[in-house]
Amino acid sequence: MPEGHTVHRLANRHRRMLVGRRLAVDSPQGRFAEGAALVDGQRLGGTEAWGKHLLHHYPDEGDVWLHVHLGLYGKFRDGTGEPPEPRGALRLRLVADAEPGRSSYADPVWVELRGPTACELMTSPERDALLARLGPDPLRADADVEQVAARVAGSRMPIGTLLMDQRSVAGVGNVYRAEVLFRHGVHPRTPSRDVDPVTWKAMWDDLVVLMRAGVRAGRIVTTEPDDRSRAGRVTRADAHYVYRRQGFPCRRCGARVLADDLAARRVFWCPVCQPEV
DNA sequence: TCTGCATGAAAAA
DNA sequence: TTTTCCTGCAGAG
Repeated sequence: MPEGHTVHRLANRHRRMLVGRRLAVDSPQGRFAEGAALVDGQRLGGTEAWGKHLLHHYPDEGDVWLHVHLGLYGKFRDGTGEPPEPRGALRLRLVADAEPGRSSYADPVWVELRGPTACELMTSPERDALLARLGPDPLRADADVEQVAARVAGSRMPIGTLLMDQRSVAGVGNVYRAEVLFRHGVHPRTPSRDVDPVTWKAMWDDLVVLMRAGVRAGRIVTTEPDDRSRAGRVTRADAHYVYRRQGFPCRRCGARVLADDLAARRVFWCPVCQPEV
């Protein structure tokens, strides 16, 4: 599920697997052939995530960044040992040779990318410009909390739209949006500036907690144990309060969960727990 | 096995 | 506002 937590998890994973190693880079599908040839054979210097954007840094020859945005369909796959034969539309493949001295991932490692919205090379100024367009990311320690709060306080945009607007908050997608609004009793159509600043602060802090948990678990779980139908492992059906639960009873009050389109995206809420103001 | 929908966002119209 | 990227899953049958 590519919301911000997925991308941060990938940045961490790629860091452990690949950083410091010289990579064979190619594009079996051909759509990234030119870019792949440019960084092929270079050492990967670092990885970074901001919101839903993933960056790989190749600092040695020309200071180049690989920028990946998964979009709706994009998917990474990786493994150790000999890389599998390319199958289907494989946009990007990274392969590092075995390194016997290494403490982790000493075997050959490979990473595959298919179906991304963006897979391109950037210069450092282009990378800076990209990040400058994005709002603070709850998953980044350097997130400017005041900047988002000011934006919320000054905007007439529905809070449900602002939460998904990557210029305002980076990394929140449709699931975290619906769930954080539910958890704080806020209707998605509430004008942002009408959201109590104290409530907004609590929502932001909650996003930090929920998304960090998402990075650790590799999935989005937003329900509290008391609100789940069964104890023990969290099933798919128990993981959310309102996201994709339209027509089902609210876990807190039993009212039917509603769904509607908001700025061309499906949004879900409980009409009782999240009254329209 | 088939069908429709989905975590996103940019470009086209 | 619609189309595109073109994958994976759940639900229907």
